[in-house]
Amino acid sequence: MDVMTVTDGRRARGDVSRQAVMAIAVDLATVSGLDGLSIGGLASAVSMSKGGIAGLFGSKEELQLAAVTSAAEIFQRVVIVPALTAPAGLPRLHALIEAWLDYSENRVFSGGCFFAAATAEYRSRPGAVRDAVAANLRRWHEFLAGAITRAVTTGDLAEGTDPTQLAFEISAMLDAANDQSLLFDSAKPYARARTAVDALLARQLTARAARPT
Amino acid sequence: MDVMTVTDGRRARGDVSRQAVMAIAVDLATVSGLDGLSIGGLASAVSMSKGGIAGLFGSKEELQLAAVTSAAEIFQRVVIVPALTAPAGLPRLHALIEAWLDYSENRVFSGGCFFAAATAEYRSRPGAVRDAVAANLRRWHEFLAGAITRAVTTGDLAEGTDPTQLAFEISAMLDAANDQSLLFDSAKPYARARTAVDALLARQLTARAARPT
DNA sequence: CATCTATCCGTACGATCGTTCGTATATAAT
DNA sequence: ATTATATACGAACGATCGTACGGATAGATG
Repeated sequence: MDVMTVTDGRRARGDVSRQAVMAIAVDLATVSGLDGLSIGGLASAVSMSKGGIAGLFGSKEELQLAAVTSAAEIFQRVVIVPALTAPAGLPRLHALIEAWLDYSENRVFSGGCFFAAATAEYRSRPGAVRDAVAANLRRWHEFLAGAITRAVTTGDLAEGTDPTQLAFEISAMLDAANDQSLLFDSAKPYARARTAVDALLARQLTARAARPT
Repeated sequence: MDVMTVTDGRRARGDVSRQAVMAIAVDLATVSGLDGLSIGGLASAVSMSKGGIAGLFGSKEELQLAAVTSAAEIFQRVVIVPALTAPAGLPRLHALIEAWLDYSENRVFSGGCFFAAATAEYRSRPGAVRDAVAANLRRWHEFLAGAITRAVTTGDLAEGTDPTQLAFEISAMLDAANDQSLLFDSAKPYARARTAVDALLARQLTARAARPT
């Protein structure tokens, strides 16, 4: 079933190509921007013809949207999935934050977090790309807030905790670390973000949760 | 003295033109980016010829650098100077934060904070523009940390306060508010940032400073 | 007066942009 | 075997990019 693409050699070949192109395109986009990402430049970067790439994606906007989707998949694989191995509650919240910081610091993308770059580029411009970026960002914020809510129900964080507010504050620290580490070419912002997040969480800790690690 | 431009009608005319162009260019750059800012587009936006603008600034990079300088002047006038009317210490720190949030929320630039946009665009690309943006950002962070240090010496904030760390945390909240309010077209992030900053400062408040508003 | 300089305009250049088209090739479907 | 579909290529298109040049005008300088 799936999409019935079980055995179509043509589409299979195309999917391999699209994936290969995307691996380069997504990384390039974090440096030169999704708009600065040109079909011609991308073509020479992957040793293909301009027309080949144009036909593979249809239009530049579809290429950009494909890049957003591809980045979301990578984010899911590198940040979300690994963090889910930690037990629900504070440990998982911690794992999520640490996975994000590693994702940024290890330069999974040359230009740091893909969505931080894409957000800054499209937040003031209407269009399908902006909508796609915003939807992914919102999903991330909601996931983070969900992890916080879970940490409250497990009794790790205090009852009065506002998940949305705390999620805002944590992601603010993560984004700031990403921003400044790139701009100043320094690892210190990550240390500052970790310090800040620890303080934020310490403020909401239950007596029970304050004991272990 | 100054630059000896006291009475040169030619340069005076040029300065007026440059200033008029910059008023549009800086705002445009916060939306389309400093790189997306084209000489041709800027020319038609200010009803001038392409060659006129090119000659007025020399090259595109010099135009971008002029935009950074112009934005820094506006930032100084809109954020720094007004905040300096407040008495040194916690009141001035509060005024500084509030001035920044107003500067962002009132859309002094259509695309929000100029330096937030420019930072995201150039943080991964070497060059003179990146250096200029980084220098201004660093100056802002140091100024903010200086205001915090002052609030410690006045006895408003606790002795143990780390000015650099607190400045990192505060500016993270400001940037996050700017980012999200633009992306989600909402004023809520500003409220969240104010709540977050209040909590950050409350953590460092002296008993003496906790009394007055 | 003449000479130099600083705006501005109009035009043109080469490069690159996104897109379209014709063609070749391989696979699927009938 | 015939027809249809999906990659890929190469070439060409109109548009726009940054830059350069010549000329016109206004002001500064000798």
